Amino acid sequence: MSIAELDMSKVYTGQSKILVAVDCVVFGFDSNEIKLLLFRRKVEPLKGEWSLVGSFIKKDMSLEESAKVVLYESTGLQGVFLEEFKTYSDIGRDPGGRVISVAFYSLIRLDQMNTGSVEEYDAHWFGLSEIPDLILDHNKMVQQAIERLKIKIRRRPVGFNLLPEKFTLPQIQVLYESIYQRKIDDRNFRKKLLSYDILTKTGEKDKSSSKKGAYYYKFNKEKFDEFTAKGYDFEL
Amino acid sequence: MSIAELDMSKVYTGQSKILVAVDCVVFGFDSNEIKLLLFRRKVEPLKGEWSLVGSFIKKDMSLEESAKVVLYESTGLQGVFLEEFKTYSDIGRDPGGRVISVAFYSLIRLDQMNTGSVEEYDAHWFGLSEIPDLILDHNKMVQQAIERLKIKIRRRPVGFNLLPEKFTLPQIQVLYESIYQRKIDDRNFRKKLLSYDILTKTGEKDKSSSKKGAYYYKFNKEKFDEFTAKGYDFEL
DNA sequence: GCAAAAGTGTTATCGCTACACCCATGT
DNA sequence: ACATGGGTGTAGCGATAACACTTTTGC
Repeated sequence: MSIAELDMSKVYTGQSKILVAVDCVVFGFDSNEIKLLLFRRKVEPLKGEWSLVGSFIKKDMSLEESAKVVLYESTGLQGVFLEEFKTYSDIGRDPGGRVISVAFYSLIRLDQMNTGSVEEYDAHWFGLSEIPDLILDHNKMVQQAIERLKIKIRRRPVGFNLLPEKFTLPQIQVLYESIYQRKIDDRNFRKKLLSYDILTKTGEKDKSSSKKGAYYYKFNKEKFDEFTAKGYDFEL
Repeated sequence: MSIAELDMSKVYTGQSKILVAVDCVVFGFDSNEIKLLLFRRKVEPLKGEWSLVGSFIKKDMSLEESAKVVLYESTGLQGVFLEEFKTYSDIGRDPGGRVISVAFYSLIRLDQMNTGSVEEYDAHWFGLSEIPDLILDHNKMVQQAIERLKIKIRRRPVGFNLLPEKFTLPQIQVLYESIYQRKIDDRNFRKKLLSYDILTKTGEKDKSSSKKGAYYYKFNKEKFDEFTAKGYDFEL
């Protein structure tokens, strides 16, 4: 039987349909520390508890598109880094019913956000060591997102999604230290990072955190793509 | 309002429910080559076309449990390596209706399977270079599973799930060569692999592929766990 | 002039790569 | 005795890790 001959409205009848949601672990970096955006849940059950941002999937959107909508509605940002990392589907994970959730993590630039306004919407940025109890299995999602980010940032240049367009070497080092939760030798870090030749030095200096000032650099995507095209692996 | 006061049967009404499926990319290794298990689809639409194994998710099971059932029903095996790698949720990816699929990959020991019987169920093992056109987005799933496997096997000891309990060093080298699709220097490979001290040499030899015979080894999970506990990274 | 952060080089060690021959055995 | 695959060692090179002092400038 060909596809044309089938009545498509009937082929999968009898299968049970399920509620599907997306949840986003949103990371930001405030020049000192990597942080996580959490919200007070607005719907029952568990209204008022701390939670990741999420929503049920839209009927006419893919999971990734739904996640982008969630991000836009909660941060006002578009075109940000977003990657799926795991589904959560245990029976009974949600007391409100059988819901499968697909979890994403996102990396955003805090300098693009009107950070004050976040607080008005019952949201708050938390350092990784001060994350409160979250609803459902959201604490597990957060832990697994952090693990994923550590692995990812070591070999792929996703860290630049957390930094402003222009950043200093001390800034990016603090970012890595904050994610790895350990000190890194500054001479070795700079040497290795610069050796990949994927940063462009600008003439400007950032004097906001020292008298001497640190040069601003930009991430050079073209150079990075060349670099990976040769089959090399980034590693920091 | 507390959870106890809510009528749980109503809290998420109004949200649209969706069909959710699992698909499994099943890898096996036949001492020469890594292979993929494919089936001729048994249901409309696209009945008779080559396809991954899969099914709709069971009402009372998590995705992973559903995938285990799929694997058991198609291979007769239980307790095998199984890992989720990506969801596929494009609108219109399935002409039969709106279906989200969560894709898993699995690694199995061909010596555990009654390999002949597979053919009787309209199934076949394909080498990676001879994969036919598959239904829906299954070719994409396969490609992404292969990429994932390459990355995974380099740093985690998942390859042992593809080998018999006792295996020779030439065997495991062929496995890696088959996944990486390139030759590896035997002296360096053995040196590095043995340096991790995660293999136990048995007294026995496999004489099936040479006059001299190659010693059988076993994977030592305890040693490997010690090794990773110290924070070291496996790399092959 | 001093405090505070930015920036810079060298050395020792380790791991990787490349490479070629002997060994054991079945025929 | 020979063909076949199994098994071994080394030297050169490049990458990493450990380590301390000088520079700039606002105060």
